[in-house]
Amino acid sequence: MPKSKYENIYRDIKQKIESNEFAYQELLPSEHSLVQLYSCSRNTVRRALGRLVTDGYVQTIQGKGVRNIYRPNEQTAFTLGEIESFRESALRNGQVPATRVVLFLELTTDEKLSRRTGFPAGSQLIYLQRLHYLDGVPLILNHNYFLKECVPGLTPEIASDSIYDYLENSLGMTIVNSQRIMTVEKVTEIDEKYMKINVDDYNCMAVVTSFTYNSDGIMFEFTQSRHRPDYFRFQDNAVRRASGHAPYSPPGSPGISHA
Amino acid sequence: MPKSKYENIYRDIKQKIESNEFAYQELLPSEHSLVQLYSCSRNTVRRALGRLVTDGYVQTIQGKGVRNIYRPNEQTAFTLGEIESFRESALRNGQVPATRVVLFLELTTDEKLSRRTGFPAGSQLIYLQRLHYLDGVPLILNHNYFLKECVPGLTPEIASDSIYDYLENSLGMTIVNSQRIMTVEKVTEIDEKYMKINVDDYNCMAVVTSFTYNSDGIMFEFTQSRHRPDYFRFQDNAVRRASGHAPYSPPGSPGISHA
DNA sequence: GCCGATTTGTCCGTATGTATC
DNA sequence: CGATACATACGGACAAATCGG
Repeated sequence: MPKSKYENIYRDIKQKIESNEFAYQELLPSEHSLVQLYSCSRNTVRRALGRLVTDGYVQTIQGKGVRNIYRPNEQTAFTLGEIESFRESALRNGQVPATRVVLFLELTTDEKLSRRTGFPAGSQLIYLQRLHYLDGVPLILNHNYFLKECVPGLTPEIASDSIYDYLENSLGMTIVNSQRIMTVEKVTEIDEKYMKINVDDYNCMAVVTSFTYNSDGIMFEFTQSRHRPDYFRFQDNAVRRASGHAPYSPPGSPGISHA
Repeated sequence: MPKSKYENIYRDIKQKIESNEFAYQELLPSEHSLVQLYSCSRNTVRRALGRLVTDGYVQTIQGKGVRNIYRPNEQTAFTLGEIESFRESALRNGQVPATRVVLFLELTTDEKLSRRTGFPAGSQLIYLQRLHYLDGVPLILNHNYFLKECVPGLTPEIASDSIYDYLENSLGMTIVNSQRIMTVEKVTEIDEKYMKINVDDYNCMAVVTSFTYNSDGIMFEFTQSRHRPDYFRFQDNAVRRASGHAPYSPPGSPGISHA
């Protein structure tokens, strides 16, 4: 599968940056040069560069050029750049991911659950609790609510493997986007039980709440992921839009930090 | 200042969506119609729509159209859509933001600080501690480290107002991007002292660590923002890229949640 | 199932504006 | 000032997905 042209260029430049083909702070070849290198139009090069900007790999400065600001992991305590999943992180570090389904049941949305999840009251759901391990240590407890009509044939066996692979590859669903909210909440008894949290140590969890949509525009999933705080990390790159009350949040976000 | 054409279109459509000119789940006018409506090229319309996609306002589905998936605040417990800063949130709710500078000093980067911040050892810094209030309640304690040569003339008075306004409007600096990492950490004595945290209630803080760059490619700021956990919220919209090992992290991120 | 109309996705070439040096 | 580089905008072409007849 040859992918699209701009995506190939994006990957190629990204790979070159990661393999230190350009020094930190160095300017990349100009767009004009890249057009010749890849035998494509300037638009196509610019799409690729745009992705690298949002990934935090490069900066573009009008009149100057495109600067490499990628730091490899060894040089900082943190993994900068694009969002990295625990799974990717696990594989990179040679760790072993695993999933255990601790609850699997059907239920009907009542008023209270409807307000919390956004599903209409009365809709049929599949409710799962799943525990995710890394190297045998339980790190994340997921509360997944799926719209039943969207996930026919879902079983605990599938859920212990990969639900998304099943939805995309077996059911042919197209997942489009996911709205996520990160908060910090008190440890619950369920957290304590499954993740063996010592409340004297940490009495909070990092919680990611997400609403996920498919290509029919249906919000088919509501999930609350409860992460052990000592292993939780979320990365982001914010690009400053050329002034104006843009959706930019100053560092230390949310933005009051510099207000 | 008339802004760019695509940005005006972006704002206009966004405003129409927010004012319920399109029903939830409804398809927007086709790109062709928008071209005629705004008297512009299709590229320009598509740039505006692209921003709305990353904001989580709409989905685009090839062969079908562009669907409105924006939910106004009243209908969900959460504020969905683009990242909203505490300041914006404060103003929207009629709250009063304020900042107090509790520490302002110069220091030289030693080896330990260099490893933590990424500043070269020996560089001169301005170190600030600033407390941010909302309606008189201290919510965020910021530890700001600025490269001294990049912020000449910075005073505690300026820092209690807005450092970014000073850098951009008085010093003419152009801020380009900021790499951020969110974690959860134990409450420190300083947190307890300034934010009056009751450790029996919460013994953790939400921490946002950020590295901010200007248009010279210089990382001029390192900041650690420590947020009261009960007020912390961070929002995000993740777009699924058409298969391939994309920088997409399934909901409940980091991505192991569905692995 | 096929076909054609509609709609979004990708790509191209060109022109002009603006910032840097 | 001129040369270079990125930013914006236009118009056109074809591919790919969706939907209705």
